[in-house]
Amino acid sequence: MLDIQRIRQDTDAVKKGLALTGTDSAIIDQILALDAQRRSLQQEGDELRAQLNNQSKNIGREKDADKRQALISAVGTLKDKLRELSSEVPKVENAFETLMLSIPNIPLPEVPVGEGESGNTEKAVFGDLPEFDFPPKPHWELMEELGIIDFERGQKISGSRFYVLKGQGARLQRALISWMLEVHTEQHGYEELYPPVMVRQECLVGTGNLPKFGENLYRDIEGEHWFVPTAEVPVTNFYREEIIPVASLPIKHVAYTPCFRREKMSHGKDTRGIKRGHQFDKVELVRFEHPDNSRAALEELTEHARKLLTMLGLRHRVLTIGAGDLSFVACMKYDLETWAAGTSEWLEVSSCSLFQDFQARRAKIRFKDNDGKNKFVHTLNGSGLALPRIVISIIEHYQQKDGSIRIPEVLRPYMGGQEFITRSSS
RNA sequence: GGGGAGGUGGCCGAGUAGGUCGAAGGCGCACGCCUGCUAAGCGUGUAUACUUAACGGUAUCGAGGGUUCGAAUCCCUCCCUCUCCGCCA
Repeated sequence: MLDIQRIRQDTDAVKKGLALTGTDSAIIDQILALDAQRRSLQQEGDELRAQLNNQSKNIGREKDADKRQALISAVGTLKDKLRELSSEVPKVENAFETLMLSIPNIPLPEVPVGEGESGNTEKAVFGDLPEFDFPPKPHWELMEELGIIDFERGQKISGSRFYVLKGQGARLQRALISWMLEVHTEQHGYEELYPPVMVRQECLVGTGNLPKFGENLYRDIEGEHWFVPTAEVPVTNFYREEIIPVASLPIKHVAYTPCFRREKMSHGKDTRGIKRGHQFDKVELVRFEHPDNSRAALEELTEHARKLLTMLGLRHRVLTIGAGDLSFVACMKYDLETWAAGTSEWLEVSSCSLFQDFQARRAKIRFKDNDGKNKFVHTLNGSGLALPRIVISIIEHYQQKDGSIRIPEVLRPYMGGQEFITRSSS
C-alpha cells in the first residue's frame, strides 16, 4: 500500500511511477476524491461527537432531575445527525480502502523502463556452459530412467502437475533443503523458522496476494484458511501488527516450506517435468530492515541466494527486472536464473525483491526509531532457492553419458557421501 | 467435542450499583537533578491511529453489534488464551 500522504503531496510523481508499471493513473484521481470526501465526513462526525460528549458530561454534572431531563431531550437532534452521518462513512471508507489496496508499488528510479518483460536486463552471467559429448536429455527423461521420479502415480494420486519423488530423487531434494538452510543460518546469519503453511486471510492481504490475486491461491472449503503460495506470507506476517525495537533490526529469517499455487493463469504452460507444479518446495529468505539500509540489503540478499548457485557450480545469471515486469508489491527486483542444459532454457530459481514499506504498511509492521517515532520497516525477500527447478538444473547440468548424475560436491555429505546417482543406487 | 476461568497501556495490575477513565498504582524505559564512582534518591515524561497551521478534536480497555444523553463497566454474537475431561498423530 502506498502512503496516502505521498499520493496527496507528490501526485504527479506517483502517477508517473504507476504509468511505468502499466497502471492507469486515473485511479489516483478517484482515490484523492474519496480521500477528501472521507476526511470531511470524518471531521463533521468528530465535531458532532465532540459536542455530544461535551453535553453528556454536562448531564452527568447536573443534579436537578428536571434540568437533567431537559438537557437529555436537547441532545436528540445531535444524535439523529450523527446516525445519518455514520451510515455514510463506511461506504466511503470501504471504497477508499479497496482502491488503496489495489494500487501496485512504484518502481525505484533506477529500475529499467519497459513494457512487460522488455525492460528486463541481464546484469551478469556466471559460470560456463556445460560441455557434453552426447546429446543432453531433459530432466524428466533422466529422472524417469533413473527411477527417481514417478509422474504417472503422482497424477493418479493428485492429478496433473503432481509427481512423486522417489529414492535418490527424494533424497536429493532433502539434501538441498538441509544444505541451503545450513548455509543461510550458519554463513549468512538468518534465523530459521518453520511456519504454518495455512494462514488467515489477513496475512495474504499483508503481503499483497489479496485482494487482487486470490485466483492463484488454494483455500480450505470452510474458507477460514488459505494455503500459502510462498513462505514469504507466514514469515512476513510473523511480525504483523508489531512494533519492533530499532536495535533488533535487521531481522533475517530463512524458512523452508511447501508452497501451493493454482497456476490458473498459466495452464498449458510448462506441463512437462517438474518445472511448474501446484505444490513445490522452497527455501525462502525474508528480511526486515531499517529504511536506510534496505536498498543495500537487496544486493546482499541477492548475493546470499546467488552464492548457492556458485557453490553448486551451476551456470546462472542475474536479471534486473524492468518496471513493466515487477510484481505488484515490489519496487525493485532481481531474478536469478539457472541454465537448464537439457532443455536449453533459463529457469527462474529465485526472485529477490525489495518492497520498502509497501507490505509493512499493509501488515502494520513498524519499528520505533531513535527519534521515538514509529515508522514502517522495509521488507525484502528472495528464494534461496526454489527446489524443483534447482533439481532440474542439477540433473540436467550434471548428467553423464550413461544417464547417471554426478552429485555436486557440497551436497555429497547430505547424500551419504555418494558421488553419483545411478540406476542401481536408487 | 464437553465443563470451568479469563482477555485492560512495553510488562504487572486496579477499575462491576454506567458519568469528569485513555484509564490509579507498581515495574520497566527516557530525559533532567543530585552524587568522588557505583548504588540509592528526587523530578519530569512515557500507547496507537486519523485529523488540525496550531490549540485542540475524534476513535481505540480481545473483535463486532446493541441499550443509553453517556459504557472498560450492562446485553448479544464471535475470536483467542489458560485449565479439567474425552479423543487423537
